[in-house]
Amino acid sequence: MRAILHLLRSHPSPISHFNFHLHLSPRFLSSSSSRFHLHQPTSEEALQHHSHHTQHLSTTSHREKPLISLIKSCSRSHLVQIHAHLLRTSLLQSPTISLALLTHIALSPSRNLSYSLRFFSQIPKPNICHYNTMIRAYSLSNSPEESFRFYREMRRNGISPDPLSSSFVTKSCIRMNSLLGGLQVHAKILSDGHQSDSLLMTTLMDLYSIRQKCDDACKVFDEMSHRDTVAWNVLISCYTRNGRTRDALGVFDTMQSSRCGSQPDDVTCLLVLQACANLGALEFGERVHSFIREHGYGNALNLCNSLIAMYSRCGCVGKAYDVFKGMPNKDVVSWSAMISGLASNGHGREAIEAFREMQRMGIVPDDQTFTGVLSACSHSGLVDEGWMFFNSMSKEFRIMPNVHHYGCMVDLLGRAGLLNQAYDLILSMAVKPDATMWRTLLGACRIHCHVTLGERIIEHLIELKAQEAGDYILLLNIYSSVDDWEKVIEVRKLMKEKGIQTTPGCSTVELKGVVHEFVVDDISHPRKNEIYEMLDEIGMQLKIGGYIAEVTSELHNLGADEKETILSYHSEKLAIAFGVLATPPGTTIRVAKNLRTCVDCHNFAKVLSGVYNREVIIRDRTRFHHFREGRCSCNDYW
DNA sequence: GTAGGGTTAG
Repeated sequence: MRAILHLLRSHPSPISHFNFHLHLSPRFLSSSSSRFHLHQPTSEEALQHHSHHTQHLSTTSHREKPLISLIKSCSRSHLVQIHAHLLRTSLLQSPTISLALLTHIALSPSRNLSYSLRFFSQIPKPNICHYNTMIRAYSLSNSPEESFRFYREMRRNGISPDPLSSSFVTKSCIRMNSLLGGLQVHAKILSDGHQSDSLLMTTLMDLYSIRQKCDDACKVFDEMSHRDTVAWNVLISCYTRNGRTRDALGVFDTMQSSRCGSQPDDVTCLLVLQACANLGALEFGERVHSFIREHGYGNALNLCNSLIAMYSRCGCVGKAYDVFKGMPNKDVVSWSAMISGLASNGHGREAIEAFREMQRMGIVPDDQTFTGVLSACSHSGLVDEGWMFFNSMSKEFRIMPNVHHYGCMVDLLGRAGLLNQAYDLILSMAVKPDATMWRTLLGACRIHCHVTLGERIIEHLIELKAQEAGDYILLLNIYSSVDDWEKVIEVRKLMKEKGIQTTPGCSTVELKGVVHEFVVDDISHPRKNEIYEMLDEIGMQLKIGGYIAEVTSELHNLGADEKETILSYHSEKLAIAFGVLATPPGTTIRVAKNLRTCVDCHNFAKVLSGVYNREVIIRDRTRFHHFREGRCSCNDYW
């Protein structure tokens, strides 16, 4: 590679020439870049070349190429040397060379923005590549808003942005969480006529998706002239993120149909598995699993990890374990997924055992592993173990507890009835407790009918301006459980005044890969008549089996009979009745509920599991309720 | 002509 040395010598600086060569020593060049083996020139040699070559500093591409290669491969400190050198020659006139240097300074792993800015200002006539490099560099930085400066400036200087310029500023908008900025960029994209660039439109979709403008994202998708797999994947991610989980599954089918030109890939599977996990759609998840095997993705670590999570969240911890067992290599994500899966399915002891096994295998736990371990303690009521892990995570593993860890502890202490300990723990936190934390404790107050603490927590939530319908519902539950109907009416009035909308409870049950959805008193299902008949029949059978309606679950101060009627059409019960109706005897009924399942539905499912000899699994917002042979497998309601 | 873009595990 003598040619490189020759090249460097051929563009010397009259002043810094010697210094330059001194720093680009052969040792550096052979160690930092094995491609170059230079010999160190003597000062005589250098001077000789200097005088010989200074007169022709032409920037023909065959002479630039090796220098560009050198720029790309050298370290930061040597870039500074090269920069100084270029400043003293006319080489900065060459857009190719200035771009190579700018790219290296602005986008390499050790990028330096203030240096990039300084260098950019020295480029005689920046072109679109220079501008795009700056826009991109800022879009990746901590001040993404700065990229707009260059986006505007290039226009002012008569350079029209290309689709990539817009793509980078769209990324900036995503990082800035700015929908308004995104709308402005979108308008520019249209006026620049770049709407046919599908990659750019995909970025824009993602922006709308993240800002919860699902319809706008879909509109962009619909208007795209060409949709590749990534575009479809972004659509799935958009649906999942914005609560249209069933539509996300629909996309997986559409992609496999002949009318769609794009086939699902590994990322599609990853996204669809998330959707299945959210919906508890086991059969669909199994279909995705088959697809993964058929397409040779079966050993992909990320897909296996997602499968573990999906099976766990569908209440099939056994299948999750099968995937886990079959993995040749397991990382911290695999172990954490398995630990959380065991924990949420009521196998607290096994989860803790898995945690110990993981450490024996030399896998270092991270913060999410501890979330799983602490939730194992919480779901199994292991208070002492919980404290032990909570204390050891910071002492032994140097992991500072985050809101999730505190949340698990509050849940653990709260469920165990140690409400004051839980309250004190929240107050002891270094960071201000968020609404979720208070909500967890409020849930515990509901379990233990603790009125005064419940009221205090509502005050905290009001202070955070974060009260949601669910919080008032919990408070109502607390009042109704102690028969304080005046307070119940008061809270209802308050909710009305504040215009608080309650989220409708919704239960889903999957049948042959199709997800059926029910709300309270639902009459939208095509088989509604059969379902209500079945529910009446079940009601009679369960009464014989010892089921008594738990009337405190209903909040209104009605007569007991009326309460019972309202209770009997809760969405969970409709979903379970449909399950009994539509599946062969003995089939497990799996229900996913978006809110908390009430005590009455819990008892209903428990008795049903015995009378009808059905395994019933209800997954609600906080946990699994697992029933078999008339018993609940984990600690009953709490 | 020059550099360069989108989705993504617990």
